[in-house]
Amino acid sequence: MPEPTLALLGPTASGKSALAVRLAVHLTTQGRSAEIVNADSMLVYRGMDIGTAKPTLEERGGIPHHLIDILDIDQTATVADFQRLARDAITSCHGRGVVPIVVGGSALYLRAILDEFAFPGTDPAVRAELEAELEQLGPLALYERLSRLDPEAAVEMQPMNGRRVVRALEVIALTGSYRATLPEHRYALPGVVQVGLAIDRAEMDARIQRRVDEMWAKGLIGEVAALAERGLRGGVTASRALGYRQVLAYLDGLCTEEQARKDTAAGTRRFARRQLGWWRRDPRILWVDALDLPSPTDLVEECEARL
RNA sequence: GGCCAGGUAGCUCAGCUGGUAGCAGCGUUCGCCUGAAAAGUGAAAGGUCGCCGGUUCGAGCCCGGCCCUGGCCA
Repeated sequence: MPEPTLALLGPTASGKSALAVRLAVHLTTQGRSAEIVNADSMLVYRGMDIGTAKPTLEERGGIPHHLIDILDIDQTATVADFQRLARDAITSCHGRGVVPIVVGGSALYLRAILDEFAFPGTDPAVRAELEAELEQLGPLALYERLSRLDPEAAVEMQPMNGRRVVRALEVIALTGSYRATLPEHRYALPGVVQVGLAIDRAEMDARIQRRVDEMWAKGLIGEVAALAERGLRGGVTASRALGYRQVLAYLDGLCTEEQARKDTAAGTRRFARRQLGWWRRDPRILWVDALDLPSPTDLVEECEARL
């Protein structure tokens, strides 16, 4: 019997965090302790609380949560680092006889953690050089170079997607070639069960709107203003988080507060739809209705049946 | 009641001297995605051009009437 690893996913505001805690508490009362491993790219940042809907200590219900608040806003999280940290946390749980519940909405992160997913290295100098070129020459010029160096990889990519083209050129500089497609859906470790929270679109949109309104009510503007003082604008990743980017634009006088609010809601809706795209083609996910959740007992039973 | 502006894609609008409606923005749908991923990108579907009639070979664009919206004046 392999050590079980439970993963909980679903679009923003579908109720992942709360369900994760309920499951963990349920397992604990059964004498099988569980801990939560965050797989959300933005919860890692200290100080980003309101806009990320970070679960409060109270909401965490005494369950240990890993990989929350591990970076400052001016640091850059990367998938590769996250993969290592999350796998370490999972291994640690297994070693202590604890069930890890991986929960998060960052689809690439989840795949990197759970699936066979190897990242070629990186080289800050090469990267910086390429990014400077992207800035000066534009994506098409770099794409042209990519076409010469690795025609096969190039045809798989979109010429205007500067970010990907840069990374491809970086990897080619380091290893000589680049594979431009995602790997198969194959778990890297045994005993994984993914549970997805499915939610009606209209309800999802309504919840997103409610969540954005709540963020404003709780003082998102103030949180962003304070973080801006501490260098949020310099945080490559943090400054682009939904809500934060829009409020920064407002604070910089680029739009009205109302516009920032609308943009945040719209951006979040778009994000949620993109999340669904990732999971739609993963046939391994066990979907449950977010509006009619099974009891923890039933859910755990269903998951065990899949092991 | 009079004058003015306007009624074109789900929304906001563009439309050259009348000649098959716009690679428009947003939204929607679908796809891609390997060290920034709450990021980055590609594609598609949407229109009886307010209604009726007229002029014309041909009208979103011209003429007449009507309906609706906003503003100004009484």
